[in-house]
Amino acid sequence: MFNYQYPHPAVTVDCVVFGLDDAHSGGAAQRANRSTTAADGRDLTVLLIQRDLDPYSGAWALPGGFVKIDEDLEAAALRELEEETGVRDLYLDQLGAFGTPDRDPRERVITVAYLAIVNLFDHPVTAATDARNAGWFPVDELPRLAFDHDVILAAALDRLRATVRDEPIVFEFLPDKVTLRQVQATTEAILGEPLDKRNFRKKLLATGLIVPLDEVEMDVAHRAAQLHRFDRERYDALRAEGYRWNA
Amino acid sequence: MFNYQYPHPAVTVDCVVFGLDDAHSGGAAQRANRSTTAADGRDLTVLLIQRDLDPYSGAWALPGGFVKIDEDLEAAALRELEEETGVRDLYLDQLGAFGTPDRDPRERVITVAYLAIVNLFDHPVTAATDARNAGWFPVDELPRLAFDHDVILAAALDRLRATVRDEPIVFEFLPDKVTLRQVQATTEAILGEPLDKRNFRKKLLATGLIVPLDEVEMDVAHRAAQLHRFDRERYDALRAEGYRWNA
DNA sequence: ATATGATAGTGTATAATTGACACTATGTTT
DNA sequence: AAACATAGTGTCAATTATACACTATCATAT
Repeated sequence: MFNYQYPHPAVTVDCVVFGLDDAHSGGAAQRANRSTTAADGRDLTVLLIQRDLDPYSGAWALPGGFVKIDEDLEAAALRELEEETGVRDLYLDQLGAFGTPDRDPRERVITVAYLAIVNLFDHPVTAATDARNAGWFPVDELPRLAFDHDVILAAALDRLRATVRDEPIVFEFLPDKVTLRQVQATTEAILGEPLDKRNFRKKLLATGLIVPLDEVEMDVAHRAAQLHRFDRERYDALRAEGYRWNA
Repeated sequence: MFNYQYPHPAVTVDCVVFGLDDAHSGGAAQRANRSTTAADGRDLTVLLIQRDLDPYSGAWALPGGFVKIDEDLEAAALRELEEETGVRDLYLDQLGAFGTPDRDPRERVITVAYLAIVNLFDHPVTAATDARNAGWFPVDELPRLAFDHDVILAAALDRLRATVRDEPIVFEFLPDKVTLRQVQATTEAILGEPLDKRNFRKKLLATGLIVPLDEVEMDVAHRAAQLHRFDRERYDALRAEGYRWNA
């Protein structure tokens, strides 16, 4: 038992984990018929977990949990993510605190939400998540969510769309070696709108931050595309001097 | 006494209140020699309160306090601001949660920070604040701050500078009737850099959102400038259709 | 071998936006 | 009447954004 002179709210972290997933894959997640996006056959998806406890037992929810009393907020988000999904290396950015008094029927709970991005090419999360009744849902085919998680998710999507325009955040979704088509398709999947191929490539290459490699993609049933690498070191250096990405 | 099965952190709100203040004015705030900015004789300032209790007794801190157990976060921020400074109508935007485990030596305290802007032309806060040992400090002449408030303040300043470029947030600092000079000077004070007069005016007027009135400014020792009004209704309408401010 | 399908890769012309730059006008104060 | 302080105004060059369509290459199917 822990006592306080004044009532204290509980504090949790919740993560909106975005990924680029193909047609299906989420463990128990039953999926509606796919409305193919322009996104290279991959959708912008969110990782959800099916609750097995009340309240909202059976409903889908954002992965998250209570912050330990001596734990940093970001550390709590990373821990919960690893516990619930096995995900490790990922992009993590704080979205904000959500604290409407009645958002949890049990007690006052203030949650700090994080926006996370996982690279599903290098780290297939599916295996780890299948165990725990988790699933990837395309952002335009979401199930009903527990608590106020729909509001948090909407805020995360807004933030992701805003961020993709002024930070090279697309690469968080992709492997180290990428084709320009993948970059474009991913950007389109995030924004939900098509982009002009020639203009997109021109602008991307003009930054000098995406460098061609001596390699082409493999195992494709068509002409193989050149592979490129995003020069993060150089970007970080430029950024420190005031350079701003703009896509 | 309030008991919980698991330990709960305390939750507070803290406000970074920005204003546009002239040379001096803060109650007990002793000010260094002014390095005049380009900002029309007014500086971008932050409202701070001198603590009278430990920890950090005597140090300057952001206004803020504990969130009541059934109180919305934003409501708590507004309440604390009114209690401590008498400020009412203001712009308020959540900055994020700050929760490093040892940021408060007493117990685990997670704070939700807000960025606020007060219009010191219409609501002179000075009177109310003088009573409580508060003061306005120019952002480049800050005293040492309690807790991690320096970090929060730096984040707020970053956010303010980013926001001023893509939302018409300058007008939150200003009276309803403004001169173009005031708008420019305020923008410069926020960004901390000078802007080209003709280009600034051209761009501002080109939006069609700042409309000239049949009035000129008064009591100035030089040619009086035309007064203008920011058309917020029209902006909100355009914004809903995808329009983006850009300064 | 040949045809088909799928994506790679490339350039130009026009419009819109940004940025640099300096003088005259009007009112107040001395 | 002179000095001052700020208002108010336009052009040109450079950059950036946009619209737009065809040939090249590779794998696969016939």
